[in-house]
This record gives sequence, C-alpha cells and structure tokens, in this order.
Amino acid sequence: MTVYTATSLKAELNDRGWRLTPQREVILHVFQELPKGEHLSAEDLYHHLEAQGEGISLSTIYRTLKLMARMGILRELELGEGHKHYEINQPYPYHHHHLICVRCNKTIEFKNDSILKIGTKTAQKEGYHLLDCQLTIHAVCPSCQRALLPL
Amino acid sequence: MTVYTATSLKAELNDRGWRLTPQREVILHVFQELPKGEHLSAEDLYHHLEAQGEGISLSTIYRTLKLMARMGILRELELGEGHKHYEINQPYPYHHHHLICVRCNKTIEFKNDSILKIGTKTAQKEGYHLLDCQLTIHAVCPSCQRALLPL
DNA sequence: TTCCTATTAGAAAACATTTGCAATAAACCC
DNA sequence: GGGTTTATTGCAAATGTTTTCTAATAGGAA
Ligand SMILES: [Mn+2]
Ligand SMILES: [Mn+2]
Ligand SMILES: [Zn+2]
Ligand SMILES: [Zn+2]
Repeated sequence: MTVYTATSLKAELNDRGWRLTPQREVILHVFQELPKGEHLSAEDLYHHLEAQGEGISLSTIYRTLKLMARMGILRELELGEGHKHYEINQPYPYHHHHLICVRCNKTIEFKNDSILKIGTKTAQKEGYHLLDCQLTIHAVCPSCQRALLPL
Repeated sequence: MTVYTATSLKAELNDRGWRLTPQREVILHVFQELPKGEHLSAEDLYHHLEAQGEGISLSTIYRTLKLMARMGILRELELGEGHKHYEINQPYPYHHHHLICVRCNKTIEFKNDSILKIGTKTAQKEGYHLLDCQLTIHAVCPSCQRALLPL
C-alpha cells in the first residue's frame, strides 16, 4: 500500500526485470486522477481511454489491471455486477471499505481505522506480505427493502 | 445471518411466493454438512452431488447458489480462482474471514469479533439490512515470497 | 384433487477474461 | 547513439463461467 509515481513504478518494474510502457503509465495516471468513490471495470477503462484519444487494447488493459493488482497498486473489487472493478490502493487516510446492496448493487464507501490494523496484524501473524485489506458488507438498501418480493 | 433448517427455509421461501424443492433442500444440506474451511464452486457442488447420486443440473445449481446468497443463507466468496465459491453463512461464533495469497490462492480463515460489530453498525447507520460481512485480506504467502520474480 | 405458475433439466447463448502469435519497443551494454 | 535481447503490445481466436430460453414437471393453496 504505497503511493506510486511513474518513477517509482518504473523502479519497481525494472527491479523485477519488467518494463515501464506508455500504456502502463497512462493507466496508472487514470486511476490516480479518478474521483473518490469511482470504480472502473476493464471495459470502463477501455472506453475512458478511447474517449481521451489514448487507445489501449483490451487485452493490454486486462493484463495491466491484473499486474497492478498483484503488485498492490490497484485494488480489485467485486461489486456484484458480474465483472471486477478497480481503484487505486491507498494507505491510511484514504483507505476505505464498501457496503453493497445485493439487489441493486448500489455501493457506499465508508472508513474504519481499526480494520486496516486487524488486517496488518493478521497478515503479519501468518507471515504474509500484505497488499490489500477490504471489508465488504453485503446488505439490502432501504429502497430495495421497500420494493419487496423480487428476489 | 440466521441458522436455517429445511423447515425455516420453506417458510421463508413460501412467504415470498416461492417454493421449497428437493434440489434446494439437498443443496442447503450439503453446505450445512460441509467441513469447516471448505468452500465450494458451482462446479464443485455439481460433482459433489453427482458423486452422491443426487444429480442436479448445473443451471439449477447456479440459480440456487445465487438465490441463497441473496437471501443471506450462503456467503459468496472471491478466492482468486476465476469463479465464485460458497459457504454457509453463520453468525457469531462461526463467523470468520479470509486471508488469500494473490499468487497461489492459498486461503487461511481467521476470526475477529470486532469486524462483525463494525459491519452491523455500518449497515444500520445507512439503513441497510445486513446479510453478510467479510474482511478479505490480499497478500503474498511466505512460500510465494521466497519464489521471487514470477508475477 | 385441481389449478396456477415457480422451478427444473438440457441446450444454446452471452459475457468476461485469457492466450497464441507476429510485430514492436523498453532496458541494458558497449 | 547503435545494437541486442526479450518483455510487451494489439489483434484474433479460444476458454471458462454464468445466464437465458423452452417445454416439461411438480410445489403450494384452496
Ligand atoms: Mn472504493
Ligand atoms: Mn470460509
Ligand atoms: Zn438496493
Ligand atoms: Zn502463495
């Protein structure tokens, strides 16, 4: 859970024998500038970049999202829409969690300092190197409670 | 997060104009008997039932898993294997969370009482009806840390 | 028992994600 | 800067998971 710049990303990639490409740099930048509370799917990112004139192929997008998630740069979220969503993975003051309605998928972000502490301690206890730690609450939102019956 | 029996499942289904079928009863039973720490995918469940002589079609399995997850009977887990896993959703003394290695998908379960409290309070504050609450820790396990480089 | 319709099995379709391959271009060395 | 190595890209095809369609079946209420 570090804050990345193009430079530190390049350093970390090169350390492992990998390369910083314009595509990777652009994708990192999109997530860094993404407004708080927004989450992008692979397809979302593809269209976002296309609209910016920065066309990047969908396969590169999938490869990059997976790479950055495994490096701990991005968080991979399951928001109930049938495909993954991503957001930048930031430490303490920005670290947050998600409350999701299982019926309409409306998602609310919330913060809680003790969760990251629990995650850090648990990973450490087992000798794991922590990348991300997210509390996901599945629930039924007020408006879906009123609209009874349908699943 | 209630404990279900065939009877209470029937009651809840019928309340909503739905039906208790032998298939649904069998599937609930499998999850109730599932050893602690085991998680089943749709395919896993399909083969498990086939082996028991209780053949249920894959489409019914998918429909039932989704139904029971939305009812709060089952928890839907993303364990990094490219498909969902399910386990029974039980309250307090059995309620637990998952620490997952992003490289080899090895999963460790752990408990922490304060998380469920945080989840309950957060859902309540927003007027959501709580179904499940799970802390997911993404990390790199000790053996994958040693085996450096490969993604 | 009868009626209504939710649910099932099976096959086909849809969708998300991954993979193979030839062309390209970062990183490293001189 | 120029040359070499090989990681990465784009595109198309393949894979794997989950959903949907349909006719037949069977729960639940009266
Ligand atoms: Mn978020
Ligand atoms: Mn579990
Ligand atoms: Zn809702
Ligand atoms: Zn591992």
